[in-house]
Amino acid sequence: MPELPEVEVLRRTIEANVVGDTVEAVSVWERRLRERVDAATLRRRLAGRRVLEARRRAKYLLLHVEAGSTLVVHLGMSGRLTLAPADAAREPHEHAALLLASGRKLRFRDPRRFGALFALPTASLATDRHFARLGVEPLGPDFSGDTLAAAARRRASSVKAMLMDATVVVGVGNIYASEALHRAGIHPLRSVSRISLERFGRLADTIVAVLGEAVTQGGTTLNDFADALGEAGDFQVSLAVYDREGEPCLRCGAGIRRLRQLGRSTYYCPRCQV
DNA sequence: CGTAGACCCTGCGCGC
DNA sequence: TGCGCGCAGGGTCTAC
Repeated sequence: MPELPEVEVLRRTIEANVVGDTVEAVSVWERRLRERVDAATLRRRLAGRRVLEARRRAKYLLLHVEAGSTLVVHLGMSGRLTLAPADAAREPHEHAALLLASGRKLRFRDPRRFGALFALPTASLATDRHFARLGVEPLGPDFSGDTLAAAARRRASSVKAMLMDATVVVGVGNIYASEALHRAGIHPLRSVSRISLERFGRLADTIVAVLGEAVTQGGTTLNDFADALGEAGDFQVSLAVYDREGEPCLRCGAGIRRLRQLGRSTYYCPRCQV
């Protein structure tokens, strides 16, 4: 479900609605997520502590709490993190919840269980194995065409595969990779060794623009994405190619095509992407 | 080393 | 209507 924009939208609603509240208790009903949930560590690091800030790294949501601990949430493909009254009945696939002093709970639901939920010392975030090898934040100050060009020198893959490689640039998933390449007019199968520095510059600018617009529009809700208050996003109506196989390209009218890369669908316009 | 593919899991929409 | 198939926003591990 979530790529960078969706996690960022979630982060903002968590920041506005949860920061300042205190975690009273942690409930865990299903430990079998992408990694086994360690309920004892979650309780030890979170219970009784106030939430200080909500941050994001790549597609991970980070809730810093008092006394130097951080809750890490990853939504995988189908995860949701939403607020509800503390006494609300457990929903299907609600695997865990944080009980808050305000009388609400922050519930974690994830039907496919590709998500992750763990807590660790805030000071060890940078060296933790989940984060140590992550690449550049595309909406941060260090991202540019040079980032992509430098990575391209070390590899011989297609440009779409490189955009989705989190050791190069984080947060760009299957939807936004297709969208950015379409807007930049670059064919998804093009080898990164045959893209000029100028073209990488335009591609980087396009990635920043697409992700930024998606954040502004509340993210993309294809099926089930929602922010912490349950609000759906609006960017799906702005998608130019994703999930539009056979429909006309909004720029040139040619039929949008789909192909398979790395086991994922890629959507592109065969006429205006070269 | 870099890369492509398999795999984890549940639910949904489609064609028959 | 019911059933089987393919597909789904991610990340990690393995075999080359």
